[in-house]
Amino acid sequence: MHSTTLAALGEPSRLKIVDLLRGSPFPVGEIAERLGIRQPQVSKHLGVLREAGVVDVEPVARRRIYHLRAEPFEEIRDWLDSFEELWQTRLDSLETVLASMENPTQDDTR
Amino acid sequence: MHSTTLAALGEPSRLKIVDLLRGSPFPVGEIAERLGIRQPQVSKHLGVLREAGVVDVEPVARRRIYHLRAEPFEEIRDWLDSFEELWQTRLDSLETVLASMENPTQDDTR
DNA sequence: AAGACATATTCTCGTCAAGGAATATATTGT
DNA sequence: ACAATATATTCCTTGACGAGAATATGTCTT
Repeated sequence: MHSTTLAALGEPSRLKIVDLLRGSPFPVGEIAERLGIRQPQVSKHLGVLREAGVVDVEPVARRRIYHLRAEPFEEIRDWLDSFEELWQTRLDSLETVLASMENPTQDDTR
Repeated sequence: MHSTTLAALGEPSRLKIVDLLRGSPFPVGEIAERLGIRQPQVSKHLGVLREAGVVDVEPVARRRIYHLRAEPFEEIRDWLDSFEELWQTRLDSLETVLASMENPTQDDTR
């Protein structure tokens, strides 16, 4: 899991853009209009998102339709999946770890 | 979905910390040691992660054991879930949208 | 209580990123 | 080709962030 993807999503305006594109692809102007962000900033944010592989462009007439790409989200999902196995283990492992945490010469009768 | 969580994870060192804690809780010093990051920076990063609700602390003796919290990850997962339904629809919806995208007076015989 | 150990905090500096405004660069439709 | 429209880019300023170094704040242990 690279931090680049998460960093791209970790900016309020960009997250809004992604949430908008979640519903349907949109051209730059309409994204700007719907979110109340000026067009240049939208272009910049889309640039970041594109470099991070989060979105892709499809030119249609004189506009550029931006849409989400599935890969980065699948990657995040896979990453999260590698956690899931551990949550149950974690619940008691925490106490286990707390107890066994390098208290070699110590006896717990405190 | 708030960008705060993603922003917290969108930093290389912090992501490494999270990946380490994925395996097991650890005290600050050991995190620093294992990742080769100086203790003060680790403390700072842990502070950010804690404020974002990604980790929590458990004082044990004179150290502070940091461990992951499940909630933020579940939140991300839920967010991703709201996408999944759309991926299949998206595949053809893209073309659909591209075609029907405000080309009212246009006929596609180009 | 003192000393040792673990962690947090402060300060400074350099860098990077974001917003605003203006402008450049297409690309289209007539 | 021209005017219009859509998007990208540049320049600037400002604020936030991260690393480094030094130091402060705890908190056991004896």
